[in-house]
Amino acid sequence: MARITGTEETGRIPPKVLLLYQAVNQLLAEGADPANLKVSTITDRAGIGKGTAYEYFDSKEEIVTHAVVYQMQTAMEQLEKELLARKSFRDQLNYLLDEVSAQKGESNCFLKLVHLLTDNSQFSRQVQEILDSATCERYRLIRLFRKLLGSAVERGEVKGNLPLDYMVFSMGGRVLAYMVAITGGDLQIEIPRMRKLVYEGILAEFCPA
Amino acid sequence: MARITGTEETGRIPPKVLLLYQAVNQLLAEGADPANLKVSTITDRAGIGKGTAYEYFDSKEEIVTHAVVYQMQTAMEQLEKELLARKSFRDQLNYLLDEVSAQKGESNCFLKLVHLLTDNSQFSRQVQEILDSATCERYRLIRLFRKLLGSAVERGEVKGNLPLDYMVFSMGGRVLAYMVAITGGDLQIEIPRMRKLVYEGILAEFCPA
Amino acid sequence: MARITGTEETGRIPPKVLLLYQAVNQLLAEGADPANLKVSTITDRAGIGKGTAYEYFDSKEEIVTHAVVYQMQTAMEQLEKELLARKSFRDQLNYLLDEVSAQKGESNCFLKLVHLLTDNSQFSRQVQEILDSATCERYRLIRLFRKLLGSAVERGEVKGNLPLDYMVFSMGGRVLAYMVAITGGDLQIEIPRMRKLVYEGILAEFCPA
Amino acid sequence: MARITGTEETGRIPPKVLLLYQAVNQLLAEGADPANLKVSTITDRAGIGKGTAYEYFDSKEEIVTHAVVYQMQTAMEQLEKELLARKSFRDQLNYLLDEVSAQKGESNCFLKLVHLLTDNSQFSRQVQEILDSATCERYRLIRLFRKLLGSAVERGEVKGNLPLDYMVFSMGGRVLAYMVAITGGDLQIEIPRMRKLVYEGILAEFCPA
DNA sequence: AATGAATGAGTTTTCATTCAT
DNA sequence: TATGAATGAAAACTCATTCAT
Repeated sequence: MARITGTEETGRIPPKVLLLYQAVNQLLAEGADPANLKVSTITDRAGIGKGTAYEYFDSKEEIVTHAVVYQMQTAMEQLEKELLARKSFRDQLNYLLDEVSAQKGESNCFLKLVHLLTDNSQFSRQVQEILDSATCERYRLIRLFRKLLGSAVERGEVKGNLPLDYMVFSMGGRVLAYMVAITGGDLQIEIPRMRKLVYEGILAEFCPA
Repeated sequence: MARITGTEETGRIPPKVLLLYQAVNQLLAEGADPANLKVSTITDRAGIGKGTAYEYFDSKEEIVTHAVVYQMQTAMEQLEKELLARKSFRDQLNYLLDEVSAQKGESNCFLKLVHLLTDNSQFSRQVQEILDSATCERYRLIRLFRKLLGSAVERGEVKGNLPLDYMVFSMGGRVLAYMVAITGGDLQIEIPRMRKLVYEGILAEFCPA
Repeated sequence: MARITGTEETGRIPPKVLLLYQAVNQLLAEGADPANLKVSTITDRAGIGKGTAYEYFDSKEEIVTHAVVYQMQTAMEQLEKELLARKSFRDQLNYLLDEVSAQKGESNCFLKLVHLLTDNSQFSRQVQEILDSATCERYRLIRLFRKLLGSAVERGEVKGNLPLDYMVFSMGGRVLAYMVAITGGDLQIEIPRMRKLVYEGILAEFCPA
Repeated sequence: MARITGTEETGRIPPKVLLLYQAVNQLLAEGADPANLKVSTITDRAGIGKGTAYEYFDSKEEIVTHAVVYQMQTAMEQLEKELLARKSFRDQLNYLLDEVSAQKGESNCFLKLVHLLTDNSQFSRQVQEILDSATCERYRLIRLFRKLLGSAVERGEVKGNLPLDYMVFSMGGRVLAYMVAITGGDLQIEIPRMRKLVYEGILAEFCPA
């Protein structure tokens, strides 16, 4: 039975594999360490036999990395869809900040991507390898931001005096900081105020009066 | 013999323990996964006997988490010393951006901290626990930024109209974005220009003319 | 459906079973270890479904042992037919030596039999058990040699002063040594010369002038 | 702790490894299939921990193949010593036939070697590989026979008209046939008579009056 | 009758930890 | 105090066998 490569379309994943992916991502969301997950824990959670996992994957590592990739692909697809559905840059930015507050950490593709891009551990490198060979590659989020900001410039919503790539990372960094602030932080101002300041800070930088 | 708690002063660490810490951090910098490190790998690299590690620590986990904490403490101390030695906010910001470019990822306490604060894996939670019981706790970097920005406001270098905590995270987020940009890349503008824009962006936000 | 017992006439074997036998013997000839053959490897090679094998056999062991028995039966039948078709002892001996050179090791029933008779491993014992319950039993080759040498004595081609059984094993041993010599080698004389010496050595012992 | 290569001198083998070798060879002598031996069976028999086996070997296969090699080396050393201690060819031949009757099959290096040289299974090929990289290589027995017969020719005990290699294999083949006869055989003459005929047959061929 | 995805019992293998030296 | 050989509990992985289709 066809071995899993990670390049499968999201809709074409065998049901048992989907169960495995969901099990892994549940367990990770519950705070498990990717490298300490046991195959039996995963298959028990997935409700399938241990051997079945090995019908689709060659090793435990493969199961976990592919599950993480799947999660990121799915989250990115969702995020992309939602953002592109919004027509103004302000709406898009609002949606982004709302999402970030809603997800708070786990199963947040934005966060996962930052982890990935700033981590040189074996695990992260393996995830990146799979991402690079799939539709949803490593830089998909960066390209999405580029696209959003590019369109905003075209529409005149955002001034074009700053380089696109600078804006991509400036916006990304501020959103990430907001996420860290409300997630892990020892924050001394209220979250709604923080949110407002982040929103306005980005607009002020990109759309000066 | 004295078990290691992680609250030892940096100067009072037994030599074999220091060797263990260095070995772990070397291996992590080389891309090893914290959860997959073997005790024998660590002690081999440290050049000491496997049994010796257990004279100071109760388990492998302890060795690795304490080594990571040590590394973060050391890096924080260094960073703190250097930043406080600089008298103007602009100098401090310049130093920070230089450091970030120099270290590019591994053994970068800034990066490690972001990981930590945005990761709910077991390993990260254990590191945080030790941090919380030691001098250099989890929020030391945040407090350092607060201190720097607070002083800058007092000196009149930075305008006081933005809340301190917003500035802390805005600056942190932008610096992090710069780090991600130059590390994990796909960047379409040159790094020096990016650096200049980040530097000016922060100043423009905090010290408007 | 009719379970396979190993006592079927060679012509009455179901086609899928024949495919299994051929697959096993191919794989063994290619150097596979009988105890390490996987059912899936066998059925893949045979081009049939894995479940199908269990329509005819109760276990993997059965498949392999019966396949080996089948191979030996077939080879023995062929050898017997050819040898009995030759009317003089010299012709028979020549045929034997030619066969031995032609087959060189694998799928050589002579060699397999020696293995079997000198091996007390579980696998060999199981093959012997089936052989003993079938037409072509364990000692068929020995009895064939006895028959050939007996007739040769009757015809006066071979002197009767040596006991039949001694001649059977002397001839068998020399032929086997020739096979080992040309197969596993390190031989310092040329094969045709070796062949000539073996041939003449046997004749000289059995038919002294 | 030094990994085992199979090239160790017989006297320099670590005690736990020796226990493993003895356990394997006992089990094989009792009729176990090399490929079906379990690590736990071996270590239980050896009276050591399962993990200990993996301190010296990388896999189960390695344990078994090295044990077989060790057994062959030891047996060959013993055989070589005994044969070379005998001064006349007749004494040597007598010793050889006595040994063969005494050992009857298992732990008989002569038999094992024939198996090896006539078997192209993976297992045998692996044993040969190790043999080839050690002192006691694959052809050691053949070279010993060459040496014995060469000296006998020099001493005038054996006529020099037959090529040495032919004599080596003729003698080997006859001894093997004797072994098969008394081991596996359906023999119709008494063993002592068979022995006498084999002995005289060899002498008659090599030392004609 | 034929199939092959699913299974889990049974193995192999790993490696943190101990403890005699 | 330092060591590293020995250990076995725990984990990964295999693959013969079943059974729904």
